[in-house]
This record gives sequence, structure tokens and C-alpha cells, in this order.
Amino acid sequence: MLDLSDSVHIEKKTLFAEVVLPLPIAKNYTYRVPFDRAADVNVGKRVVVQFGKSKLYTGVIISLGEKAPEKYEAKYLMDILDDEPLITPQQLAFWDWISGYYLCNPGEVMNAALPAALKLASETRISLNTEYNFDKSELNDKEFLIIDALEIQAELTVSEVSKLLGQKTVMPVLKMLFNKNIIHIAEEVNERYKPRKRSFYGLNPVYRNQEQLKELFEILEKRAPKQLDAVLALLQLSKQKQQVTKAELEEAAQVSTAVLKALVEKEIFLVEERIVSRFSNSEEDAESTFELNEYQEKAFKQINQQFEQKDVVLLHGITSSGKTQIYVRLIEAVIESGKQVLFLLPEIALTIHIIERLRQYFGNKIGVYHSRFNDNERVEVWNKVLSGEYKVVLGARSSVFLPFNNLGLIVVDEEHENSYKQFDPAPRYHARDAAIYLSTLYKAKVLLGSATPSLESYYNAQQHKYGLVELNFRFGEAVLPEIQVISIPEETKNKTMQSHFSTVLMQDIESALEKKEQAILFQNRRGYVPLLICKTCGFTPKCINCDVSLTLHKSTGKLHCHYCGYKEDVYAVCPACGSVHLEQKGYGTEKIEDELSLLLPSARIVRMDLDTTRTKMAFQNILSDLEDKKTDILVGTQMVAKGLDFSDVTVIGIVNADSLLKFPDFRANERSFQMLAQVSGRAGRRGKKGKVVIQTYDPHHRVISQVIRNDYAEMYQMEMAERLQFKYPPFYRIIQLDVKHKNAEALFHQAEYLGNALKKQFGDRVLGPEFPLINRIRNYYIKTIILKIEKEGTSMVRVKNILKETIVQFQTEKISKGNLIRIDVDPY
DNA sequence: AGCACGCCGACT
DNA sequence: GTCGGCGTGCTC
Repeated sequence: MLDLSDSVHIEKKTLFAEVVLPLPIAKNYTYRVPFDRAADVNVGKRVVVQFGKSKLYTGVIISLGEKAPEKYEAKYLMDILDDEPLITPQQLAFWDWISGYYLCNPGEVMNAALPAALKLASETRISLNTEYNFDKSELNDKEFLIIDALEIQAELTVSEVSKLLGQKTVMPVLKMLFNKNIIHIAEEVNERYKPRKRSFYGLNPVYRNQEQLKELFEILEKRAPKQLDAVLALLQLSKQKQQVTKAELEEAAQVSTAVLKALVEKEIFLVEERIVSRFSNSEEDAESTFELNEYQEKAFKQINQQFEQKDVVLLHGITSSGKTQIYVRLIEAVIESGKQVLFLLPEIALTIHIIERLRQYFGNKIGVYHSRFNDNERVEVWNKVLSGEYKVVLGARSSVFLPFNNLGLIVVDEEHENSYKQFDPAPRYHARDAAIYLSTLYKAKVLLGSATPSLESYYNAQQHKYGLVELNFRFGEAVLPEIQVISIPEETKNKTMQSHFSTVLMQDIESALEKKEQAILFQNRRGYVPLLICKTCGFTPKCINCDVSLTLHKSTGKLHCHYCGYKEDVYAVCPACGSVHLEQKGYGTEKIEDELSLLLPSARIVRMDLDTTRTKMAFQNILSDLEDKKTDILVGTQMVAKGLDFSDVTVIGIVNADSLLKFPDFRANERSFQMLAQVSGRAGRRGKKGKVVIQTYDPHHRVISQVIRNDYAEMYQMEMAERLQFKYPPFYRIIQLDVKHKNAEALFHQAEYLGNALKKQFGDRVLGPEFPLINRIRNYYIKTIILKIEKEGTSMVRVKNILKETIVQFQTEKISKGNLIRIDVDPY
């Protein structure tokens, strides 16, 4: 039978599809669309293509055309995987922007953007989903063959499957199996986020029966009076609250762990493990309503007003001023208008409480996206965002890549956090900046929220590029701890200092320990001694790369450079003059830990700084030991102030505040003070008295007096004013400079970008989008840039030339593997 | 990314 | 004389 449409079809020209491949290659490639599939291809659909000799990849169509490539014969698309485009036009535009702005290949963006399961390639490994029982009779022959093989061999690559079936196009079959949840896409072994679990105690429900309970009482009274105490205490406690923890129970009943253990063994007590927020107590949060107070109401109105003129608004709200409630109201309004919301968080792991609160409010309209989710979960979220089922997505930086269809608002919470910046694999994007670009694609609004805004956002707000809303009212009269400032010179004069600790601090620690409470000591210096000086000739050991003094580390017995990691052996005599009098100036966390253990030999002291937390687990272990009361005193740097909730930490000692007062990153020390005060303040709320002891050589320093008044907002603003207007030169755009590429080409690109960026910056002195990326820049403008060479190669010559041409002053002698190239930049 | 090709040192 | 390391270029 002759069909007219057939002849129309033949008239049609061959289509050619431009395809992005998930590979670090500079170009996109053109493929020929098979004649009979011409109606099925669309921009944004995934396709299977052959690339290179025999490899298959999943690519994405980014454009279609009718013109055949001139210089080569295009290969055919092997398959089209999607019935509807999986990547929206906005996403493609976004990918394009990312690759241009952050100087990486389109394929690298695709790699970051798509969950692994959506980009099967011939080397992708698949495995059986062991948690899922399916009916084998429902499988077709091919599927059956694959499953059969997977039962013998746990993992198969896609090309092995292809051999098995004796056919090349296996992706659709695998896609079906994946959709049916029968197979998994094997993932690289990356540690998954472990939620914090707590055991809660409850009485076995059989004892709800009064008879049974009475019987229990009688038995226990005779044989185990302590256990009876525990049961009575539990009954008492569960009247007051829903969840009873081990510590609370022990406290109330005055019994030991052994007693509780016996009761659990007898199944009189039931233990339930529940996931709890790593932050504050969820009971407190649950009580707070979403009603806005008058200040929040005002801020809310201001934000909406600002949105009428500005696309980006910065909400500068001090801690516990209730920013979350404002977010909720905004999100609510946007959802009502039928649009989607992206809520970005710096570190999902530390902010479950926000998720809990928003979940409780928005229910199943809310999705959570996160690079540590497994692939099935990620694909699920992807699809639900694409279909519009999820109205709100809460996520870490990678959620900017989700397929929103009508985004109305992006909230960037804790906008100053530098975990929004992706460092290691390209694309090295900053999620906050990328989100702002993303918003322009959807004509959406962006709300940046922070108690301590980043310098660049604050600057943009001051320049009226962004709107600015301030929220200075502290919500709900947060209980603040007593703050006592100790003048070190005075104490020294009165001979009341024991080593580095004032009598007041020691007494506070001791009495806390007596009450089985805990203390945190804060010293913002790693190592043992930060500075060595020869008493005879004044020589100081310095880093050969960085020109900073080396810190003595007792744990390694070496001198360390804290900037670049350079190490050298410690010397017994001065290398300059041979004198044996090397004076040790200052003290770091190692020394504090050492001396404190001499003064309090029975206390269990743990140190937490970069050196003791090299692995992520170590960090977790230290914190959980503190929480489980296996530690009495924690000594550490900034990181002890990471804002975690320890109910029994009642004493915070700042051993020497002076390094904080001078610290170049104002935000860090402000946060440290604030966090530390909060930790002990929280303890105060539970009927215990919180105390912060600040030891300083300069008790009248402006920052100290503001800390006492709890006036962080003022403190921040003054610092900002100085930064922005008087003290420091204009800002330059800084790019990712700690180059770790093994690939010379990438280093070349990086160098090129660096050159252009610097030229441009010195020309118009614009404040950069992501700032500051290397923390070795004093006073926030570039003086020195360090490039790390990880691999040496012949192409290094090219890089060398580029650097020579583009950098003002450049020392070329050290270009070899493992070395750091230091570039001094003179902006004037 | 993977793979082929080509160039120089160290080996049966 | 060849084996194999590594650097470079190419893949529609």
C-alpha cells in the first residue's frame, strides 16, 4: 500500500544532531540522525553514540541542523533514549554558561550535572538490586539473560552485557531494568552521609496494663531496687516529653548504664534508634511557629518590595533572628503562584533541622538533593523536579543542575559559606553565583541569606546591585552565657596565671568537670609553637615557598608551613649562627593540650584541629566522643566552633583572643565567638550556667567589648565599612588558582584564564564573583598566587611561556613536579 | 576519558 | 637490535 506520508518523508532532508558527550573534550560532535528516527529527535534528549574506536557513550542533543559536516562523514546516532527531552533548554543554556565562565569543557559540566545512572557508557558497571524482589516471569528473554548473568557474576559492564546479548544496542534494555528498579548502576565507593542517631528509651508496651506493671514493681522491689528506680524515672520523664535519652534517664534515676542495660536485656525497656538533627534540639524547634513577629513581618515586606526592582536581595539577619520563618513565607507565596523554589544549603549533613522544619511545613512537595545520595534516589528527584511534582528542592550545590521547569525563587542560605564552591573536579563553580545566573534564565528572584554576608555580596548590596534587607532583632530572647574577660597582662602581674590559663578559667573548668559537665578551649593556632627566634642573631625559620615563619609541631617533630604544607626537620642549633638559644614564641593547640593535661592529669582531653582531623571520620569521632561524654575537654582551632549542639558543654575558654582580633578573615572570628557563646548558651537553657572566658592582652579592644554586649551586627558592619571604604584597596576577581591538574592542557587553560582575569582586573578593578578562593591572600587582595605542579611534562614549556607573558612578575625557575610556583602580583 | 602513535632509554 | 615508558593528538 502506498502512503502519501511516506513520500513526504523521503523528501525530508537528513538531520544532523550536535551532541555533548560526558568527556573532557573541547568540542561537541555531530552525528547523523537515522532516517526513520527523524521524528523522534529533539534538543535535550539523550542519545547513545559511538565515540572513538569502539566506545559507546550517552550524549545529549544540544542542537539539530540539516547541514552535513564538510570535513568528515558523520556517524549515525545509535539510539534515542528519551521519549521526552530530559534536559530543559534552560539547563542547556546554563551548562553553556558554566563551561564558559568557569573555563571547562561542556562534557565536564554534563558530567557534574547528570546523575551517573542517566549517562550509561560502555564501561559503566551494573549490578542487581538485592533489596528488590521481582517476578522473573515478567521479564523478557533479554532481561532474563542479563539477570541470570548477574546472579553468577555480581557486576557486569555495559559492554559485557552487549557481548552477552550479542547485540550492540543494550542501553534501552538496561534503562528498562533500571526503571523497574531491578538493577543498580554501580557507584564509586564514596562515603555516604551518616545521620546522627540517638537511642531513646521507652517502657515495653505490655506494661501499659496496670496489672502487669504492678507485678513488675513487686518483682523489682525485692530483687533489683535500682532497676525499679529507673522504671519509675522513665515513667516520670515520659509524662514530660516524648523522647527520653539515656543520659536523661541516668540523670533522673541516678543509676548506672549497667542497670539500664539489664532492663533492656529483660525487655522491660525498649530502645529505639532515631535519626536526630545534628544541630539544635528538635523539641525546641518544633515549638517555634511560622508566625512572623513584627520585625520579621517588616523584613518580609521589604524583601518583596525590593524584589520589584532588584532580582537579587541580600537578607542580612543576625543569628536567631528567625530567617527560616521568612524563607518559609516566601517559599509559600512562590508555590502558590505555581512556581518552583530552589533552596540551597551549604552542607546538607549539618542542616537536617531545616529540612525537618520545611518538610513539616511543605510535606511531600519538597525534595532533597545531594551529591551523597545514591543514584537511584538522585534520578528519582530529577524526574520529580522535571515533572513538577516537587515544588521545593532543598539541596547542596549540585542541585543547581536539576531540571526545573518554572523556577520562581532561589534561596541561598548561609550565602557566605565557601562550601558552595566546588574545588576538585571541573567545573569549579560557585553555586551561589551559578544560582544567580540560573535565576536570570527563569526570570526568577534570588534571596541570599546570612548572618555574616560575604564581602562580595555585601559590596554588591552597597552598590545597589542587590537589594538589602537587615534583620537585627534577636528572636525569643536567646539565653546568653556569662562572658568574662580576663586581662592576661594583669593576671601575669598578679601571678595568677598557671601556664596559659588564668585562675578563673581553671576554676571554671574544674567546677564544670566536678559537675560532669564539659569544656571547650579555643586556641586559633595549630601546632606547638608558631614562631622560633634565635636569641643570638634573630634568625627565624621560614618557608622556602611562602615566606612565612614555620610552626613547630611536636607530634611530627618537624617545622611545618601552614600555607603550602612544606616541612623540614627541627634544628637543635640556629642554622644561621650556631647558637643553641632558640626561643619559642607563642603557643598552639598542641601546647595547650600538653600543658592542660599536666594541670588536670585526670581529665580526658582531646585536641581537634586540622592535624587530628585529616580524615572525615576522625572529625566525626571526636565530636561523637564529646557528645557521648567520653571527652571532658576539647581543645581546638576554628573547627570546634562549627556550630554543633553539645548539651553539657558549659565552659568555653578562649585561651588567647588576640589572634582572633587580628585575624584577616573577620567572618571566621566573628562566627567563632558567636558559635562558642551559643554552645554554652544552649547549656544555660537547660538549667545549667553557661560561661565564656575570654583571655586577652587587649581587654579594651573594640571587638571584645562588642562580644560582651553581644553586638555582632554592629561589629560586622563596622568591619565591613572599613573594608569597603577606607582600609583596603579595591577588590579583584580571583579565580581558582591552586591548580592540581595532571593534565597539562587544563593547566594551560587555567593559566590562560588567570592571565585574562588579572589583566581584566587590573584594568577595571571589579569585585569578583567568588571571593576569596585562596585563603593565603592577606587583606583580601591578591599579592601572591601559588600554582602547584602535580605532573611535569613537555607541554610545561608552553604553560611557562603563557605565564611569562601574562603575569607581571614571574619566577620560572621552579617549574617541576611537586613544586609550587609562586607568582607575585603587583596591582599598581 | 580512552586509545593509537611515535619518540627515547634499558634490556634479553 | 626491541620492549616499554610517557607525551601528544584524535575521536563526529
